[in-house]
Amino acid sequence: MRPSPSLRQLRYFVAVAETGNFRRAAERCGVSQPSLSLQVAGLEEILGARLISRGRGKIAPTVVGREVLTRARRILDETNALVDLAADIATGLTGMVRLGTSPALGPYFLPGAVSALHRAHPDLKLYVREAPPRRLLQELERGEHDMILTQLPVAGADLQAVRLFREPLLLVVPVRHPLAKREAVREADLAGLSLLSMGPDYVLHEQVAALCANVGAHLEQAYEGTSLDALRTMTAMEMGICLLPALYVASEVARGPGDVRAVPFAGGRVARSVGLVTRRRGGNERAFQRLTEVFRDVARSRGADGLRAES
Amino acid sequence: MRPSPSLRQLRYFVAVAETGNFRRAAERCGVSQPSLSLQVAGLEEILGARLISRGRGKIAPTVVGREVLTRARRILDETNALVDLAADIATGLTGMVRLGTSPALGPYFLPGAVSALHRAHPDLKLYVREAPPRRLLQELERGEHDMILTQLPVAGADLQAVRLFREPLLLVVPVRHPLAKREAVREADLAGLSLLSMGPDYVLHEQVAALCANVGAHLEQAYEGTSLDALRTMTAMEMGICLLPALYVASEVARGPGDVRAVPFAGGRVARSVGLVTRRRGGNERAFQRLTEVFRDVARSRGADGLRAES
DNA sequence: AATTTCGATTGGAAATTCCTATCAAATGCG
DNA sequence: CGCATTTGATAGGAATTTCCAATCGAAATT
Repeated sequence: MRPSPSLRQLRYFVAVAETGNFRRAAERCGVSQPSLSLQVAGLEEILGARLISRGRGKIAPTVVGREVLTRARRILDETNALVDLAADIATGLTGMVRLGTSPALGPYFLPGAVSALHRAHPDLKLYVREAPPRRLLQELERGEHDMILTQLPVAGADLQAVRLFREPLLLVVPVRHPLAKREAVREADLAGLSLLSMGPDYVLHEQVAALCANVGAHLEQAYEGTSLDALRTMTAMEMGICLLPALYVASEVARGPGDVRAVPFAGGRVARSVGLVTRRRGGNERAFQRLTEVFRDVARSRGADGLRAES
Repeated sequence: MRPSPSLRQLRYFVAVAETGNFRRAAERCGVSQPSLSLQVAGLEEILGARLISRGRGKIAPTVVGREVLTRARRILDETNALVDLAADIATGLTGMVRLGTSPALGPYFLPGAVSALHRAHPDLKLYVREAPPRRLLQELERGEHDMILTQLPVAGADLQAVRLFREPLLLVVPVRHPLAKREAVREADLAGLSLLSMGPDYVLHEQVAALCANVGAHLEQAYEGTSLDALRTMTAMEMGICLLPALYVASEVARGPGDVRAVPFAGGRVARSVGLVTRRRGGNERAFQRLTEVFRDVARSRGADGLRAES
């Protein structure tokens, strides 16, 4: 099994082939001529072929040498490009980021966010994958995502989270429901009512459960939504009422069949926090910063939907 | 100015990224885990970016790491291919050979020879350039050709020559010349006649000059041919008679306008030697051997033209 | 003939890469 | 829960690689 050539050997050989002179090649490479001579000889030994035809005043690459020269140049160029590329990616301006996101969030926020990101950093690519938030966290910890967009809070000592924005939750009731006529509701108005919720894999579930316990509403356990659309449909069928995020309401209820009504809470105090999460020491800090900045900008531009961006 | 990564570092990094475990990567590379760990850390230092996100049971490439991984693999593959390629070329089975040839020889021998060479070694490419034999030799010594096809003998301590074949020279006279009716001539028949020759850049010139001196013929100095065609034309115009090589005669006289006749010498003792020449220690020995073998085979197949191949 | 230039060789120094041993932290198992 | 195992990093010393200056022999130049 032959040893592999080193980049150093390739560099020295290319310099000899290009200058046609060992002494000048050595100067160019910043080493002494004997060192360079020995490295080129070592390369010839490894490859089992004479690469340079030597004679006084008659230095030239051989047949083998010329082919090796072409390839060596390519390898060296690619290595230089690798160094340049790493520097670019490390600034967070290029590369591919694997973003995990919750289906209760991603589809309603990311379309605008992705195009804004592309405008700001055209060489930064996003690979987006959805999973319920509990699974998202596990996958992040396992290295399957570089970062995730999800509702806060998240638990994990090894995780780093930043808040992007607060998003109001709206009460969604059937159109014939008594609360449908209200311009706004208060938490206390939920007392004694039956609330539908997402499954326990969602932070939203916990938030709704806590609210029910707090105001004396009933959290419906027999039926759980597997998506926000499912919740909306069950509400329209008068199986209960539910809380839906503002972005979803703006996207799917405002333009829906009109069988439900979304009523905001007075003061907008019922809201969820949405953030970006990554692993500490995950090596993606720059990209994380870039996404944070862009996503906060996007949230800022969605003030009309009730989003309150973190500054 | 940053140092350049080494292939060793790239290899170790790829092994970590592929195995997802430093210990197993080290085993794969045949070094101890701390050595491997330090090299990967060194690579991260050089590139200025974290390539591997480390956590217990949570090893994964970062955004940067994934791009670097793709490129590192390519660089390593190309380096392996370089080693394989050098081995192939060194066997003389592939690569490009720069062949210099005399215009008084190449056009009449090489068409058949090149196709035979291509059949025997499809990956071996020939780059053919013509120059008068004196210039050919200088260019060979200067490394502008890898080898040359030319008439022997050649002088040069740094050169290595093999004879491919002996090629008879035929007397070419105008059709109305007294010797035109002969089936064969002897050297002594040239006594007192005026012979045309190529210029002094050609070995053929020296051979004809020596023959004239030997048999008492007159070497015409006022006119010299710049090509074999020019010699034939001057002979047709009765400016003298000349000696032309058998391959040329077979190619251009037998099928020409019939204004000259080619008469062989009895016993075929007037002949030129044709050989292949390269620089000693030029590094092209294998390719040189390959061409020698193939060209001798081709010469063997041209026995009807009077060629006597070297065995 | 004397001097300069070139690539190779030699001996020793410096730098790089390696090893073993060990540590600290996390995980797995009984 | 306590102990054993596993993992990647750290430290000290050894081995290997790469370097340097000096020198050599041969060729080219003056």
